[in-house]
Amino acid sequence: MPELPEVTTIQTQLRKKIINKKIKEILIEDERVIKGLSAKKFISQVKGKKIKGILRRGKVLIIELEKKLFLIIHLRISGWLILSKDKERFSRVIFKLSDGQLLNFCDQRVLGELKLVSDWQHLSIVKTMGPEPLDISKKDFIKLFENKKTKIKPLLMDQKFLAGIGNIYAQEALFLAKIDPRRPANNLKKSELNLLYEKIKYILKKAIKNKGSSVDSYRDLEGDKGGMETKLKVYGREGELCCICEGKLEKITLGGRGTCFCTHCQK
DNA sequence: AATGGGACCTGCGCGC
DNA sequence: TGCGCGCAGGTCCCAT
Repeated sequence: MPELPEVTTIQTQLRKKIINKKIKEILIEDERVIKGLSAKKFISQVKGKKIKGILRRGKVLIIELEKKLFLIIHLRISGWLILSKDKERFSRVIFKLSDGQLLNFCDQRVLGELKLVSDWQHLSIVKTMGPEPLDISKKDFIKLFENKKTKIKPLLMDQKFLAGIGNIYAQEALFLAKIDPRRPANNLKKSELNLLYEKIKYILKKAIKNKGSSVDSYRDLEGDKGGMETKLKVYGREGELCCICEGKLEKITLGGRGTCFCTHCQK
């Protein structure tokens, strides 16, 4: 699923390819992805605007247009963006750029969303969002866990707690830190929190370097698969052997989400 | 405060 | 081969 590393990959590629281009035309194949205003109004507001910048907060991608207008993109589960010459298989909205290229907003399951706002920092999803895991200091990170009785894995995925971590990297970070995903957060030792802090940073950076994980249908801006999914140690590997102890990896449900881990290594 | 479930949505993989 | 069912998951919303 698109989590922080996948959204960052798209952000970096968009910066190189679409800044200062103009959006000449918009084709809406499926109106359901446009939220908060009609397709007609969406088109009239975006048409002719120049792309000034590409921002990211958590899993939210923000495209800065001229005249204080921001195009907010949330990929949710199965959304992705592809820059190409032709329409893509799951294109829901297509932006025709001034250089002739098409920026396709694709989304197999139609749960992603596009919005227009004049001030992205006032979006409720942004206002309630926790700190960025790659920016927070170790001291502040450890503070976050005080009085949190929730199970550690659903907590890491809570966007109000920490921004940008989803089901893949929560599982991977906990495996690397050797922490059982069911542990109550406030019962982790300081040394375990230290290690978790390091492993979260490590796994997110590694995933960014590899252009994300292509589980499900995620593709980067060029339509290429990420390179990270083969490097995942536990996600989606239930029944396989743990790469460290060679025990069988187990799958449980936590907070309604599938969770794979090693009962022997993760304590 | 924390947890659980449903809704949104479609394609895929499985069992028969 | 083909059908139908259930699962996958990010976020929001409601109920307990």
